[in-house]
Amino acid sequence: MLLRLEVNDAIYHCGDPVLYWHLVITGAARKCAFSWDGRRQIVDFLLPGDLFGFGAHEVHCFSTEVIAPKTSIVRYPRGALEQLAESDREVSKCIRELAFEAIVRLQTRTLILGRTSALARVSAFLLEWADRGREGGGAAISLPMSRYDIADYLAMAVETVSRALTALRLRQVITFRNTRHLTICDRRTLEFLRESGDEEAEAV
Amino acid sequence: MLLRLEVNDAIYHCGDPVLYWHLVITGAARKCAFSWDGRRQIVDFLLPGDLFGFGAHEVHCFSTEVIAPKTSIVRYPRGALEQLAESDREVSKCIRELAFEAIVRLQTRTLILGRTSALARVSAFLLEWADRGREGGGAAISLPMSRYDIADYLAMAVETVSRALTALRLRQVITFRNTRHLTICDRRTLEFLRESGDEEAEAV
DNA sequence: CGTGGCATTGATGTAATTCAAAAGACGTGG
DNA sequence: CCACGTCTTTTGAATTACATCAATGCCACG
Repeated sequence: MLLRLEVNDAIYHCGDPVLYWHLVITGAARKCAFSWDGRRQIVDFLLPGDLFGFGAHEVHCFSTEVIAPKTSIVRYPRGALEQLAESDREVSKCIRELAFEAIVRLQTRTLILGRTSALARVSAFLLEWADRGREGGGAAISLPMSRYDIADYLAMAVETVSRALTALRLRQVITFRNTRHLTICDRRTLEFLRESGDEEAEAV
Repeated sequence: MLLRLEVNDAIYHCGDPVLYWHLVITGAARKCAFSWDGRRQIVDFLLPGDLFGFGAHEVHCFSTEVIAPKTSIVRYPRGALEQLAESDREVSKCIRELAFEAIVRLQTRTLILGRTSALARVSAFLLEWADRGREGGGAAISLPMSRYDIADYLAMAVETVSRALTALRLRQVITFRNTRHLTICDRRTLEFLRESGDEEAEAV
C-alpha cells in the first residue's frame, strides 16, 4: 500500500498498534518521542530505502512524521512479513542483518550523543549525512530537516546548532548555498572536530 | 567453552575478529569504546543471561571487559551459531527477537542520554538497574561497577555522578547500605526526576 | 601501618542553555 | 508584484549547569 504524504503528516503515533512495517520510497521522515512537558527527541531520520516501524513490541514506542514535501511510504502488513520471515530463509537472514546494522548504527549514535561537545556533535551529524545522502557523489549535502529537527536529534538547543554551523562556516570547513544546502570544504578538519570537539588543538 | 575471568580482564578487544558470540553466566562486564585521547565511553553493561559480541561486522567495534570478581562467560563459535540461525526457525526467530529487543533498549538509551540533565540521567540509570538487577524482588540495588564506570556510561564526570547520588540521598529518594549497595525509598520521585530532571517542580 | 585506588566535597572556570530580538525565508491574498 | 504575517534562522547578552581542578576521606590490600 503506497502512501503520499506532506510535511508534518504523521505516519503513525506513539502508542498505536503495530499493524504494518514501513519503507521510505521518496522524501524523508523523523522518528521521535515526546515527553510530558512537550519536549521532543528525535531518535532517527528515515531516508529512501530505510525500513522502519518494526520491532519487538505490540505498540509503537515512537511517533513518525514526514519532514519533506511529497514523501511516499509503502506499508507492508506486519503479519504477512513476519510469516515470510519465518518461512523464507533469505528474508529471515535479510531482516536479521538489517537489525544488526540498526544496532551498530544505534551504538555509534550512542557514542556520539554521549561523549562529545556541541561542535563535535554537529560535525558528526554533517559527516553522517554526507555518507547517507550522497546524491551528487560530491561533498554537497542537502538537509531536508529544519534546525529544530537537528537540535532535537543531537539533543541540544537550536541556537547552539546554529552557532556551531556558523563557527564551521567562519572557519571555512563548510560553505552554504542556502540554509538547507551546504558543501563540505575541509572534510579532514570536520573529522578531527568530530573526535576531539576542541577547536583549538589544531596541531596534529 | 567456559571462561572464568577477574576484574579488568578483557573478553575481546576493539578490532579483534568476531570468532565467537558470548553469553554472561555469572558476574558482570562492560562494553566500551576508547577515543584517541584516552577517553572512554561505555555502551552497555552485561549481566547474567545477556548475549553479546554478535553483530553485522567481521571485527568487533568495541572492547568488552569484566567488572565483577569471578565472572564466567560462555563462548559459542560464531559460524556454528549463524548456521543454526539459518537452518533452525526457532533459533532464527529467537535471535531476531533478541535483536529487536536490543534495538528497543538502545533507542530508549538514546533518549536518556540525549535529552536530560545530570539528575535525570542518574535517576534513569538507577531505575534501569532496579529493573535489570531485581534479585531480592525489593527496591535494593547492588552496583557491580565503579562510579567511573557509571560516569562513562552516562557520559558525565565522576564528580557529577557522585553529586547527583548525594542529592538523591539528601532528598531521601535513596539510602545507602554502602557505596555499592543502595535502596530506592521513593520510586515515584525517582521516576519524576527521570522525566523532568528538575528538582524544583515538586508540585504534581 | 602505610599505600593506592575509589569516592565524596568544595572552589572555580567554561561551554551550553535560556531569554530576547532582529533579519531572512516563504506563502497568501490584496 | 508588493505588503503582510508567520515561521525559520541567526546573533547577542545573561544565566546556569556541568566539567575541571584540587583536596580530603574512605576502605581494602599488602
